[in-house]
Amino acid sequence: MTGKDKITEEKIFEAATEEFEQRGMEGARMQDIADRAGINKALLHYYFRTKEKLFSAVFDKLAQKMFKKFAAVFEMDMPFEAKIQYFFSEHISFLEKNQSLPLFIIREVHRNPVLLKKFLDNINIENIQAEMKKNLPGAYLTEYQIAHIMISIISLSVFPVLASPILKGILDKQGIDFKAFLEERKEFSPWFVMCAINGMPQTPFNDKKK
Amino acid sequence: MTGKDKITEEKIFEAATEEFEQRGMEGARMQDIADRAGINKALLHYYFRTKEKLFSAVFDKLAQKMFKKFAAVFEMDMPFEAKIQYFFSEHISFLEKNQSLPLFIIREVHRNPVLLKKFLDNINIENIQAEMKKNLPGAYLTEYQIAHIMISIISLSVFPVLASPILKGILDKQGIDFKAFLEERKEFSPWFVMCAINGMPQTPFNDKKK
DNA sequence: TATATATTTGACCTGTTGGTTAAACTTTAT
DNA sequence: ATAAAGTTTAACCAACAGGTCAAATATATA
Repeated sequence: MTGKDKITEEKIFEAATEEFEQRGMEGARMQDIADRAGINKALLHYYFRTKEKLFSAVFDKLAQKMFKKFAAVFEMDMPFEAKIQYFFSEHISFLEKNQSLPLFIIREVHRNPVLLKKFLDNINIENIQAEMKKNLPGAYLTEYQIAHIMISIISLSVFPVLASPILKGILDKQGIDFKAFLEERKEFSPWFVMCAINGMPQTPFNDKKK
Repeated sequence: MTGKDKITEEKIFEAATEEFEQRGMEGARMQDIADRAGINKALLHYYFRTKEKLFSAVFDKLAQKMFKKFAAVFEMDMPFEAKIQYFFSEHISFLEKNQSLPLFIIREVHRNPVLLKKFLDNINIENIQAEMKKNLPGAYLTEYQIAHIMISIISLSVFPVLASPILKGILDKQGIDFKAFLEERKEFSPWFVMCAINGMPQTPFNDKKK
């Protein structure tokens, strides 16, 4: 029966996603995935022949989930500042709900660089970059500078979640709640970025390499 | 003989450091560590009884290595802007030479949160924070804002290396060399931060939570 | 109902990995 | 020289993890 089939396969896929996302390919256990899905290990292998194949399916889905967020926001029709604000607000909310996703992606690509190619095609940088260039207020910017700004934006948004196991500990020492901190970050980050960019026409950063 | 003893132990420790740093606790293989050190697996267990113990020793050393860099720079006697410049220059150089160190720390703390406590004592935040507050030009800043600024600085410096497996791929598409990019980053980041901070007296970021 | 097909399971197999052990070999001290 | 201590090795062990298989169960179809 195809109906029951679908349900089982979905249960497995969900369970595998949780397990892999949290423990990574090397930490994940097929038995644990079976347990989470409430089934037997042999059945797991019946649906996804090998751990590698199951992982691959999960990785594809999660990689797409991660990078879909980036492009979507930047292709919207808004003034630049609003776009930046919207990006941080959306993206940090997204990361709040997927706290181990960034670490998962980076860890797995580090382990097996072949995975990189899988989604490098999916992400259209030229597009985002062009959009960015068009929208940026003020000065003329080199490709390098745009790259730096974009990576800075992503750094500011992703890093706190990536390093959350450590950050939580540090913030705790200062009596700051991590969740509240992330909430504030949605306002702080765009402001930080806009201030920096507005200071740009003075071009204190010289692009020597180009 | 204590001399030979030391040499073997050091060889093992070095080999283990490389292996663990690159592959993590779960990915590392005792046999591979023995191979790297040019010895036999039994000898490995003779010096460090278990994988856990060996890992623990390596983790301690690497965690210290990572966090020593932070404090050192910020305790120097310099004008604030110079300090920021010096920090990025020093820190990015350091990360260039230890590209898998940040991922190692984060990955392992994520896997086993108990490791966090190990070095959370070693890192004196109050001190750095006080130093920061004293040095910051212009406006009055809340604890929250200082925390945000500090974490932003760290994000800008660490993230590009943390995500380097992915960044390399993206930059490659644009014909940008990663090494050159990091070199530029030493100038870009402090400029970015200073621009942002100088825009602060306008306080467009309101600290609601406090 | 009976038969073919798809689904699920318990038991088993095999390779890998961390870890042990007893014996051999070095080095040091008497 | 030789006994004691430290060092190194080859061979082995047990646990675990991924993966298989034949039998059992459920489901659909004639």
